[in-house]
Parts: sequence; C-alpha cells; structure tokens
Amino acid sequence: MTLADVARAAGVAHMTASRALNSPETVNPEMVERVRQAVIETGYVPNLLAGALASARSLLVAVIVPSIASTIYLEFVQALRGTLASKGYQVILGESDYEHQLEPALLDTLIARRPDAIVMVGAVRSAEGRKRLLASAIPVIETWDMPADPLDMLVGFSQTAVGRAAAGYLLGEGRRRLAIISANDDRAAMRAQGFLEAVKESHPSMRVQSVLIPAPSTLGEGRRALADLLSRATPPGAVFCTSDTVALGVLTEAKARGIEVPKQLAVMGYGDMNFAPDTDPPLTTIRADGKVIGREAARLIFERASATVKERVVDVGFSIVRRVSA
Amino acid sequence: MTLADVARAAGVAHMTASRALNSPETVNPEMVERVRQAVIETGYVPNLLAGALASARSLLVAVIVPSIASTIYLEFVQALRGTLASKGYQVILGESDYEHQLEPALLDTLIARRPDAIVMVGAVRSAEGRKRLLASAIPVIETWDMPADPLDMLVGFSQTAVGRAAAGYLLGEGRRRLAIISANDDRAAMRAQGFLEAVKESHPSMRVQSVLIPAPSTLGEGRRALADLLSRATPPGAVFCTSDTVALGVLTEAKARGIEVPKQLAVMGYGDMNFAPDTDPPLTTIRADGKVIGREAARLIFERASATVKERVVDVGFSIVRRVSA
DNA sequence: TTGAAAGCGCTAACAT
DNA sequence: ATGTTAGCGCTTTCAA
Repeated sequence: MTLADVARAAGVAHMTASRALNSPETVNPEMVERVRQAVIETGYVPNLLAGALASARSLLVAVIVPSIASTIYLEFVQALRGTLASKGYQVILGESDYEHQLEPALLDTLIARRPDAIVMVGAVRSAEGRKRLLASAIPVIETWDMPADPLDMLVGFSQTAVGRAAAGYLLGEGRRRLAIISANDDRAAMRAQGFLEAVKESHPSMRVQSVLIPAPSTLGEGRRALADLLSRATPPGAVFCTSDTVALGVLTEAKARGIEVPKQLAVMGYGDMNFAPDTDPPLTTIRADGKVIGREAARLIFERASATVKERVVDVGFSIVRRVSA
Repeated sequence: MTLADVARAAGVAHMTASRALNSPETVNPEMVERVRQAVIETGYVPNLLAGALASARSLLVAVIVPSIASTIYLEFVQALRGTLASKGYQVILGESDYEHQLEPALLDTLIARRPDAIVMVGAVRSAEGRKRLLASAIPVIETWDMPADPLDMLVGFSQTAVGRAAAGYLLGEGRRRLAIISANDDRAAMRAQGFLEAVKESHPSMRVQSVLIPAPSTLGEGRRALADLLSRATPPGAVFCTSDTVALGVLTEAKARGIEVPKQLAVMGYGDMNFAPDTDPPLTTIRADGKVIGREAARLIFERASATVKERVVDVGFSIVRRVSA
C-alpha cells in the first residue's frame, strides 16, 4: 500500500493525498476527508524512509549512551524519547561502551541514517569524531557535562563542580579522613577529580583514600570497595561515591559490619536515583535531573528544526540532597 | 557527498562503487581499492535511508519495552542491540508505557520506518495491534513470555511457571503464611497468578496475602509493601516479590525492623539482577536470562533475513537461584 | 487549491 | 566484471 493507492482510492492526485495527510490546512476539507477515509480503507501506513529521503528530514534522533545497562541515564533517555515522540521524532540507540576508540565508527553508522540530531551523553572526545560530526552538518547535543569547547549545543552541568560540592559538604560537616569510590568512566573521573581538587585547595595536607571500580558500577562493587577501604591503615570517616548504586553497596557493607551511618561513617552518593530516599538510612546525594536534561535536549532539537536558534548552552545545575547518610 | 561523487572520484560507474562497498567480492580488487580510496578522500558516508528504500531492507529493528526506566530489560536490550549491531542492524526504541490502548498507534509509528523486524517485550495484546502487524508483513518476535498463540516468532519462558516454581520452592522449604508483592504489570501479574494457582492446588485451604504496587517497581515500594503486610493480622513467613528490586526493599525494611531473614522471614525475588548476590543476606531469586533472550531474538532475525527459518519458538526457561534469603 | 514533473540517493535487474 | 536503466515512495517545485 502506497500513497498512490490511497490517492487512487480517494480519486485525487497522489500529491493531494500527501498534502491532506501532512498539511491538511492547505487542502479542501472535503478532500481531506476523502483521503482520510481512503487511508482507513486501504490500511495505509506511510513509508517514512521514502518521506525522509525526499524531504531530507528523517524525524530520527540518534542517542548515544555509554552503556544501556547503566541505570543513571534511564530517566534521561526516557524523557528525551518521550518528548521527541510528541513531535513525531523517533530515537535510534547507540552505545559507546565507554570507549573513545569506537566513537568514529559508531558515529558513521549513525550518521548513515541521516538523523535530524545526535544526542550524546558526555562530550565528543575523539578529534576524528568531532571532525565527522562537523562534516555531517547534523546538529549535535552534548549532555551531562559542561565542556569549555562544546561542539554545537550543550545541556548539562559541571561534573567537577559536583565533586567539589561533595568535598565542600563533607568537610563542612566536619568530616575528616575522606575517601572516594569512583567508577572508571569519564564523568565519574571528573567528579572524583573535582573532589580531590577541592580538598587539596582547602586542606593542602589532607590525604584522600580512593578506590577505582569498573563501570558501570554495581552494588557489589560498592560493598567490596568499602571492605577494601576498611582494610587500610586509616579507616575512612566519610565516603563520596560517584554513583548512588555504589553508595547503596557501601551502606549495605557498613550495615553488615555494624558500622553506624552516619555516626561513624558518612556516605554520600551521586544521582539521586529513585531508591535514594528509601535506603536505610536515607541517602544523602547529589541530584542531577536527567528528566530535565532530556526535555531540554529535545527542546533544543525542536528549536533548531524551526531555525529559531536561541541559547546553545543550557546549564541545568545540580543540588545536594541532604538526607541522613551524611 | 553521494555515491555518485565517490564514483566520479574513483573514475567508475556509481553502480560499481556501490558494489565495491557492499559486495566487494564481486568487483575487481583494484577497483575496490580505488573506490575505498575515493571514500576516504571524499569523506563519504552512505545514506541508509536511500539504500533502504531501494532495497526494501532497512537494517532497522524496532524494540518495544514497557518502560525505558524499568531495569529488568536492560541487559536484554543491550544484548539484543549489540548482537544486531554486529550485522549492521540498528535499533529504534518504542515504549508501550504498560498501556495496551496505545499499542496500535505506537505500532503504526514504528511500522512507518519499515523495520526488518519488531521485537516486543511481552505478547501483543490488542487485536488491532495484531491485525496491523500481520498486515505489515514485518517479522515479529514476542519475548519474555510464552503465550499459546504467538503472532510469529517467540523467545521467552512461561511467566506463570515462574510463579508456580516460587510457590513450590517456598512450600518445599516448609514455609507457611505466604505472601506476594506484585507489581501492576502484565508479566508480574502472571507470575503472581501462577504462584496463587500452585498454592491453591497443593494447599487448597491456604490463604496467601498479597500487595499490589505500581509498575515499574522500586525499592521504596518494596519497603512499604512489607510494612503493609506486617501491619496485618497474620504477619508473613515468606514473601515472593515479582521483582528483585522489590525484594531489595523488603530486605531493607526487614533489616530496619530487626526481622531476621531468612529465619523469621523468607524473601524471594525475580530477575537475578546484578545486585542479587550482594544483598545482605544474598537474595534467593529466579533467574531469567535477558542476555540470552536478546541474543536469541537477534539470531531469529538473522535467520529470518536469510530465509532459512527454523524454529519459531524458543523457550529459554528459567532457574531458581538458591542463595540465603529463602 | 490542485496537479504534473522531477528528483532525493541508492539498489535490482538486466545488458554488455 | 562493469555499466545502463529503471524505480523504491515520497516531497519539492513549479505550473495551472
């Protein structure tokens, strides 16, 4: 079933059928009705492949996440997909596997679909990747970060500032013997770096213990990381975890060992995931609103599509959610 | 940059350039080399929109999950996407929001992309949805379930059998005063139903307490559900949770109240999510291997594409993972 | 407001 | 092994 079949059934030219479906306001209402009827009769479903080729608008948005299995970006992807869907856009999924090597190849396979925009979690790191994106002339939105040299549009917040805020908070609460458990991924590393910087600046002689765990992080890694920290000469008085999932593991291990949180050990997470208010004790964490990032990214895509480009950088900020664990 | 530009740069017909890229074995190696060189020089990236239209193969697979935010299907989607990517397929994401009403509309927007296959979590429920899928002639794979009347291909296991197995296990361990905490979604409801059936068959007079929580389920809902159960006349001796996330909440609440697991209360989950071995105590659960379902679904798509259709129904089964909590 | 012609960039099918 | 022609199903553009 093609548009030609619909047009035939409605007794109009196929171009009129196309208009009746895509811009009904430009067509005689009576014709529109006839075409709509013909669509129902024939069971016609438009071929967006053909439409995209002819119009050079695919209504497709490529979204690249580090790992589908990492829960941090779920609400972001959900909000992004949902908002885009409200205007007929669909999402095609890419996965960078936390590897910059693959970036150019991955980008090429996505560019081959001619998406109307590419949304990346994080910044585009590889020079080759930047080059290809620029050459493709496809709008790009980097998210969840605030690099100084964005490729195009940007929705996020400073990851190092998150780490700094965490350090400031824990130090401000009078915590000493700080430790950090960081996943081995770009943005977690930036949070960890910000944390270390802030400590060094305010307390130059203070040492911070640290444990690096694989990404994406899990509860189990958090447990083992705390066990590791506790086995060292000076046990920590506060731990900043670069994800709530890890923090949950730390809480679990602490409880299993009878360590009182927050009295003996302060635990701070990042993400404010949906379980954070319900851990025991409730988790103090840093909230980054993935839903907002997703919606803002979609908004930028809509704006760019209608050529009314306003701001290209949106800093959504973050906030410390003070609960009990720290 | 189009294939014509590449062909011109290489000094060949555009069809030769196409062949050199897509089936190099049919082209003189020397020509292939010239074309490859031209691709690099020109920075050509193929237009899959055009390729798909011309060849009637989109290399696109639509995947419909109930909710992007539900963690249970992450490994499934990841394995599916990864396996498909190995053969050049890309994944386009749909979300059913646990609502059958929207199904036909959602399907139409996806069918409009002319995917080479549609993979659904769960069975296609709406008659209208089934009709449209059939009319589209697109291969369909229903997953995570084992309906008696599959639409086309099927990779999953019986959800009611999961519930039955859970009941059998808990009863076999001598547990009485059984309770069930079920999320309000199709498959969770089937697990709950299987559980209740099995109890009724072996212990006709036994009553099972139950709590229904919204989908997708969270740790917090699990905590509150246990609190609810404990407030009733007869506190439970064992709880079957229709997801590990809920079970984690139950463990959390039990620990907070000083209830000993598994001594006073047995807790059983479903999913064997990555945190299950590391909860305190380690979670006894039912393992359904999303990775395997994802890979098998991809395999069926590959097979269907090469027309060597073998089995259309794959029962991947499930297993009880006995740890400590039950 | 409607229609006709042309073409988006590629591949299938046929011819050489 | 390579080239030529036609056409996938739609939209853009121009004409009526």
